[in-house]
Amino acid sequence: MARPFFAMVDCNNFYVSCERVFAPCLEGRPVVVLSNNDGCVIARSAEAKALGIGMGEPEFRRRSFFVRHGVRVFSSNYALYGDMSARVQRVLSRFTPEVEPYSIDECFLLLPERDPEALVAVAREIRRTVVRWTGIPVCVGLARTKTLAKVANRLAKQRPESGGVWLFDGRAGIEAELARFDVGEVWGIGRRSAARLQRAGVLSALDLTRRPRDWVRRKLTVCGLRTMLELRSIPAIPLELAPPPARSVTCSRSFGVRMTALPALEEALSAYVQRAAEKLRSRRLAAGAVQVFVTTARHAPERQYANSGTLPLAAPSAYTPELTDRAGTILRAIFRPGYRYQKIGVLLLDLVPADRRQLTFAEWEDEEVAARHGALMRALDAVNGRFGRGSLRFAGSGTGPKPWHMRQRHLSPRFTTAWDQLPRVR
DNA sequence: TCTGGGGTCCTAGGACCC
DNA sequence: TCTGGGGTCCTAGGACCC
Repeated sequence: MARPFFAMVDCNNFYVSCERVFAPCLEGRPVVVLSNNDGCVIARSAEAKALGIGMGEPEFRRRSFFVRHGVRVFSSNYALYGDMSARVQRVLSRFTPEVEPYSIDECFLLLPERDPEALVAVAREIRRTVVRWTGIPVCVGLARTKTLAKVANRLAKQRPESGGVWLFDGRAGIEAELARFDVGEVWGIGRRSAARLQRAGVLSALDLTRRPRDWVRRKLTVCGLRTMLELRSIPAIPLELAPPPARSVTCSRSFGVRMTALPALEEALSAYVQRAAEKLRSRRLAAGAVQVFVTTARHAPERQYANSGTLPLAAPSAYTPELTDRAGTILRAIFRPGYRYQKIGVLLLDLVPADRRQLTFAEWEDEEVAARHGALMRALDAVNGRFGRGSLRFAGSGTGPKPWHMRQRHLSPRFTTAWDQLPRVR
């Protein structure tokens, strides 16, 4: 029986590559992209890695280093990265209908069985096409399982002689590589599990494949067992063509400055609930419960406080005023004066399809109310879709300056999606 | 002064029921 | 002295991913 191959296509230094597409002068220079709020480094060009800049390093500690070494610094620009990601996916879907977008910069593809030379040729064609049509360089790992394809992708990136493509086929070759592959680098083995495995004498990915199933199951639960089977070339994680429906929607941010007063927190919370509710409606979902959390600054040498609360709704809803009302109630219950808050967030939980949601008694009794709520939200989303996010918003999120807004000191333009900023021609 | 945000899944343990 | 056992549901916390 023919056994297909998984291809893991991963964009190289994705966020940096996106910035470079629109600023080719950055080619060959050290470039980093920062997390939201310009907090820490989340993407590095090869030149930046060579300078010793680590993943997750706080920006403030490296600021003078960046200046000294001419490192170009960017704030995260998710409007740009999301659009570039969609372009890459569209190119990949020309090679096979079986594409699973796994993250903003990675896709799994399923390729039918064929001889190794032909597979590698397809992978090289994928690389050539993606970079020519989108400007984004990618590497391809090929193997019988997703987990091995991830390992192969890593090798494709690390070994210049691979030409950006690595194929895992044949037991001896796979085992030789797994013997040199740190178990903590395997997809699905995080820091905690890696430490426990190392204490038990499991250092390489190959070591893990040599342990009995029961032992792995006990140490790492069923997820770890699947990982181990996949390293043995036994498929245990299938390709997911249709993404499962979302189970929750979150919106949270760190503040640009610490906040102490309840009204300011309420303002920020209102803004995040509006954003979360927008996401909810764009996916045609309604929420059955609302959760709010607050935290103080983790790393600061001051009194810490973190708390959260959850409230169910009378019936699933995607109506912003109702969600805001519930969220505000939770915030007032968990707020404690005297702390310098760093972050607030809202989670919408117990999601159900909006068209099949249970009506509240009031809505059921008065269809007009439900219709008015729905029409208002559609109008709101339509205006913001046309004129840009936040063009029309609730007064609860504040009408004055917003000191809590996150910092984005190094933001590039939304080159591909900023239609709302262009002059309109009628 | 300054350290991201958004997800998923699994498990243990408690509450509750019969 | 001695006080069942098993099922289900829910939740919090942990672990993982990018």
